[in-house]
Amino acid sequence: MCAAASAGAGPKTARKTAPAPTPARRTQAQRREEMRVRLLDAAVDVLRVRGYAGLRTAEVAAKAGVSQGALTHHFASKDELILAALEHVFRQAAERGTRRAHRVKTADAVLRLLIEDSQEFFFSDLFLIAMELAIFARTDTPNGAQIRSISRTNRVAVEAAWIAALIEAGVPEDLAEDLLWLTNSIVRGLAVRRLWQDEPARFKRLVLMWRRMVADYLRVDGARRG
Amino acid sequence: MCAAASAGAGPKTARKTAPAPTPARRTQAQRREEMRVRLLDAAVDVLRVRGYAGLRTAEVAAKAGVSQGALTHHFASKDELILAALEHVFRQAAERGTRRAHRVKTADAVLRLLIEDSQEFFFSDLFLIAMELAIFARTDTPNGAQIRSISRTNRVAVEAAWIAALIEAGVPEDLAEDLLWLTNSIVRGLAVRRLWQDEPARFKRLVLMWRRMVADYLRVDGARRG
DNA sequence: TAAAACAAACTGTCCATTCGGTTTGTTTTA
DNA sequence: TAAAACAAACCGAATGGACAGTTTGTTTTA
Repeated sequence: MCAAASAGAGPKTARKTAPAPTPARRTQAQRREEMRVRLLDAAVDVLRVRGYAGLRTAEVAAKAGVSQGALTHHFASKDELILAALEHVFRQAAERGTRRAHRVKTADAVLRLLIEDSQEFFFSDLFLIAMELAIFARTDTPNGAQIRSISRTNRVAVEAAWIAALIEAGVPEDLAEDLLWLTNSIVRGLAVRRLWQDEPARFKRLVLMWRRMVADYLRVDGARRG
Repeated sequence: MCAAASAGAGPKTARKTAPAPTPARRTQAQRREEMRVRLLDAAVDVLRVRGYAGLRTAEVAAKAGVSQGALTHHFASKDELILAALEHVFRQAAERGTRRAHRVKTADAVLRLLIEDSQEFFFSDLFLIAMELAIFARTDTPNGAQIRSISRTNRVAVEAAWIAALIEAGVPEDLAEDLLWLTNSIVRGLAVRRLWQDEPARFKRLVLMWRRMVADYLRVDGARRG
């Protein structure tokens, strides 16, 4: 899954005839990697339910089913853990997002699917976590830049994929990027509003209205361009 | 300035002949109120630069130029202080917002001014503070409801004023609310994006694009309705 | 002179990090 | 190939710093 850590790992020890007596035996590299993933998943989970402010390293360790010592062995500080956890989930999300953008084939579907993808991301817990961290990062000069960079880089990759999809679907190049930004902004704006007022029915209606507006706009714009 | 606290305040003590020997002499109610405002302003200031996570009651007291004892005398707990500070700034902002909405006279100006007001709010530090608190409130069950309620109530009042202004400007009633929500969502969404990427030029262009889209939409809609 | 406003030292709690020790896996050597 | 030596993973109790809230004492005002 994560390439970096398994670099100088398995020097092919397949000279034993018996296929490993105890199935629980793992190499150090395996142990290390599995533990890291367990801890990162646990950290993300705690971020989800407690938020960044409420994250306790002890709870992360407990949720992962290990001691606090194990946690600090792998992540020297709380900051390090959180940065790694952020990278962990954002990479997964970005991969899913770009894959989805590339899969779009018909011009008709692209706008609908873009909006769907946008909704899935901005209405997810991941976006809430990213926002909480970004807002915190605003005042935290040492780690702030890294925190922002992780979410930005991964998200920008997804956006690039969608812009390409829009262009391929026939949207004029100079419009594609702006339309993507506006669409994302609307959905992001609605998702944020949810913090104070959650009205799914209204949100659905507004998103539909936006789709109609874009369709109209593209038609008119197309006519203007001939 | 702040109505609530000055309730049973000044019972007209103007029976002395001499016009007060020391000009620094204030009644207890005055002292109390002035101190409260000083502390609240200081708290808001600290929220601005340090964020909620970084707010230390000691720093608030220092910034207000008083001791920690004075602070706790007026606000028994940190939570109480922050709730009061939030109420304090949001009330001011809401009053300014509604005043502005009521001042609009021409149909042409309403959309432009609405967008301007929206930008001023969502691009302000106040919105950042509100967001940080709202996100925190998500996981803080005791105070969460109050925190959300303060910002929601005040903001909804401003929105109501703008909806009225839109209707008065000739926008169909069933459209006014949706347009307000979409407009606010776009601006809110752009403002949030700023946490990762601040591109004023692009933001300006997109807002303009949105204005054109709305104008088109209203024209088409008007034509449909006859 | 009583009560409220203000000051400043103090205390208890919470929590990230440290540290001595144990277990598990890997390499070397006889 | 077995056992010795080493290294990394893992454990959990202890530590120490930061900070909200309290307590006790002083000044101002009615």
